[in-house]
Amino acid sequence: MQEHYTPAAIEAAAQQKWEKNQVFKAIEDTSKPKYYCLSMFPYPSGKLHMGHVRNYTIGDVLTRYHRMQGYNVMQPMGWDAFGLPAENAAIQNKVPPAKWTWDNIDYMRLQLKSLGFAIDWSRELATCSPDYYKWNQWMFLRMLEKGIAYKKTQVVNWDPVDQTVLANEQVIDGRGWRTGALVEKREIPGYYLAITHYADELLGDLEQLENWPERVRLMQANWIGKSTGVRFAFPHEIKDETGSLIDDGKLWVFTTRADTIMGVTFCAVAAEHPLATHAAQGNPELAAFIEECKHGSVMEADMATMEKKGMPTGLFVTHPLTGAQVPVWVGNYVLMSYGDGAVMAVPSHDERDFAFAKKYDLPIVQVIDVPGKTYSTEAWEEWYADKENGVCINSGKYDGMNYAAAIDAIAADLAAKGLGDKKVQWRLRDWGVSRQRYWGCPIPLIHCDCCGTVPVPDDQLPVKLPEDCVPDGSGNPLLKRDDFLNCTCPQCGKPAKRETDTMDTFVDSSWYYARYCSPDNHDAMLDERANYWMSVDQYIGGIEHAILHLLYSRFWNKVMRDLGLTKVDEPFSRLLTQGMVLNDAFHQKPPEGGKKYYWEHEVDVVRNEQNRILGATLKSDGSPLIHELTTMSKSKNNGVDPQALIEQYGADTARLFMMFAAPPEMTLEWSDSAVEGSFRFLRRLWKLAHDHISTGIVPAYKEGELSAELKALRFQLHHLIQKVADDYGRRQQFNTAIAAVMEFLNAFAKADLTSDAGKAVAQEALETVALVLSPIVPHVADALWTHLKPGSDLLDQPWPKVDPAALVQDEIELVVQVNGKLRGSIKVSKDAGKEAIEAAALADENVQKFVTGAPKKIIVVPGRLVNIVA
RNA sequence: GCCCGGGUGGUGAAAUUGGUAGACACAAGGGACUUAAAAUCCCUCGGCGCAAGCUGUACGGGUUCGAUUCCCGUCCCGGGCACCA
Repeated sequence: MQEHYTPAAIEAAAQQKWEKNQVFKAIEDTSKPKYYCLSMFPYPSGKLHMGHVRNYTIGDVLTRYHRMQGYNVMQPMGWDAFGLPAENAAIQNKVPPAKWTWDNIDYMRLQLKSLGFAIDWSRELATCSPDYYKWNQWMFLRMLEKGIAYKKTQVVNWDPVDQTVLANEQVIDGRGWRTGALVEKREIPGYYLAITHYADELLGDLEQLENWPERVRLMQANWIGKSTGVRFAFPHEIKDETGSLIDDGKLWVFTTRADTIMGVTFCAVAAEHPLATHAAQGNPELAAFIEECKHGSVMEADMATMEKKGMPTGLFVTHPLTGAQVPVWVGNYVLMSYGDGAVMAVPSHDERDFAFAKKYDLPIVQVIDVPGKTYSTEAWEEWYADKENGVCINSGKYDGMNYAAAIDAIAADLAAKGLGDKKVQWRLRDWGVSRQRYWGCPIPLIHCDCCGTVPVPDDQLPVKLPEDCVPDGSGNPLLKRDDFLNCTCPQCGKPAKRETDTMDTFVDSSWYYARYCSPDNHDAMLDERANYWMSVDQYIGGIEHAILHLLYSRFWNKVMRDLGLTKVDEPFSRLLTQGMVLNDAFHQKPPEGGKKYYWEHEVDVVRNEQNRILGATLKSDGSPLIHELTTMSKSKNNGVDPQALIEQYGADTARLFMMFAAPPEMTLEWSDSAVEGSFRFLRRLWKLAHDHISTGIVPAYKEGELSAELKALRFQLHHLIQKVADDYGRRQQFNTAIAAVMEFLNAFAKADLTSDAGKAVAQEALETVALVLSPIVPHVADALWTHLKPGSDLLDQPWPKVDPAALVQDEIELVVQVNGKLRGSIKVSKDAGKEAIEAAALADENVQKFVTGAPKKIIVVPGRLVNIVA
């Protein structure tokens, strides 16, 4: 064994051995419990960043730990390979997205391999491969047959200069990222998946996901947003130009506050609502306002923060209970895609309606009273929206009723008139999957002049995406590809055109976890092997996926289940949501639109005493920059590539450092200032092992008399095994496991281990440390093991066993408080009774200084402390 | 704006079920070894105080024998908001 720790050589040797022996290849084996550990697959953006290292190290620690615990483990890897960045790269470098993507995959695969993850690479998949996306298409057709996939109009961001649809990310301050042109909303046809059919189940099954973080379940439940309310209509006599009643003479709205119905003073409809369209005819001012509403962002965040504006239509509808005439306004904050595209407005008890009424001088009528509070129309007060304590006033026959009673009575009255009823409404909307983009999975449809839209027959799948296109930012290049576009209609055989829309990339990632089980099956999407491996026992990924990706995957899995493709109701049994790895990012907004990001080395930064960034300027010309602290990503030029770290210190140090920096779920601001310490720890471990081994290895301690010092060391060692197992398995918190090993090694280094018994304990300790640390630093652990136990392989070893005899303790230490303040500590026999403990505590010299007279009360917390209330 | 997290020394953090605040590290300072440097080892290290002790977990309140932990309010930072992935 060499004296010095040389990570490069050690890591190369271990990785070659693992590769040669195919040790991480997963084979179905019913004799063992299985453990399917999956980390979210990366987008192949070019290089790994520290967020990836964190994610995949967590997965690897859990995989290796469970392998040692006797599980048949599988940890696969693949590539979320379709998406916008490849098109952006194509625009910039004129390289086809396919080539760019495959090159990135090759490089990032090498990087992942250099980190030594226990991955079964034989299962690797890439979503841009026709072998994979064929099954996206196949599933889409099945969903079409079942009515889950359907067509309707969708609202998109339209760049009028580039004549192209923009992603939300490409709209900056309401302008196109390349052209700087004001973005318009445009309605175009698209395909949707009816995730709302599963809303009830998606919500209900959250309850069975008890090994998911509570925050994720909460976010999903809020997103699905089940609310019970009343859907009712304001009747009217408004007719269109053909003389027929618009919407059969009913303006439908939904409300969760039907108890405030007597306070309605106006209604607001979306700009696209038929009543708005009708009113705009012959009212140029209103037409202009509606046109203005149709511009601007489609994003919810923008909708919620923009200035609420409205304009009266001059139309009136009838209040269904009072018969009063209620004016109809167009509101820019009312969305046609939510519910019925119209809302009742009760300015007295809804904050947004209140602000709107004040702005446009509309009447405000109080209809809810909370005893002891005084209502005023001057300023909004939180309690105006109180559901708990209010009762109806100014509401005729409903006066005095509370929230629930009023809603029951009002819903019943509306139902009796045929004008409404209670209704459950969901916030969740169906999933629009059409993208007017090239680098994605083609939607397998054909448009025929005779037969209409015709599905591509199964035996003609996959519809392959041509891989040599180079997008230029002005629309989908497929539209110019006659070889792709032209086809024959499967029904009538006449010339027809292919659909050029591709699928949302969330489709790709909604089922990859299942495909890893049968990646080589060309005849079926999934097979029996999926029934062996599914569900995923442990899923690990960034908290940014808490809602969309995880919800879509849950939905897709349920559809697969209903098609008989899988048996599980939920795809991911246990979920660990990794905190984001943040880094500073600097950008400017150039006049031509968009955002331009700069690398930190291109920037001069001004910091305050707390090291917080106050401002930044560009080195080249001194112009000011906008600073953000945000997740590492290629597009923001703030990703830190682990390569330099690996080259300087080795993969084990990179892995150890990432795990030691913070617990997995916590957001982490990137800093490499403590990397050196992680490296030093491994070097120290190596040196301690070397010193022991150079005096000759011996059998590990089993039994026999030990000195008090060795006994104490063994107590700590076996406590460590328990502690680390608990941290890996139950708590999934690795920084504290590492700290415990460091603590043990500090004690180990101080102990006198020169006796025969000492050498045996040292052997036991070093073997144990190599084992418990191996999930985090597998290469150095493997090498140490080889020297400690020549001829055996660490990967064949089970998790070390705790020796109960080592954990026996006769005396325990208790802390003594007086009035909650620490005043001393006492040592008592481990089975001392309450009286004995109280007496010992009161006998303590320092404690006596603070206790004058008889104590009022003594609290004894077994095994922990005594608190004397004086 | 809405939903979900987070805020503890100079820094990353620990305190697992309401029970010793700051484990384990990084940085810094001091010392040993060395011709010197690197490496290594030892000591100090929240604030105030000579000490006893007092005080301290973003801020303001509350519950409790006891609160970093639970409750209410405020501020700041991050994630998500349906076409970034």
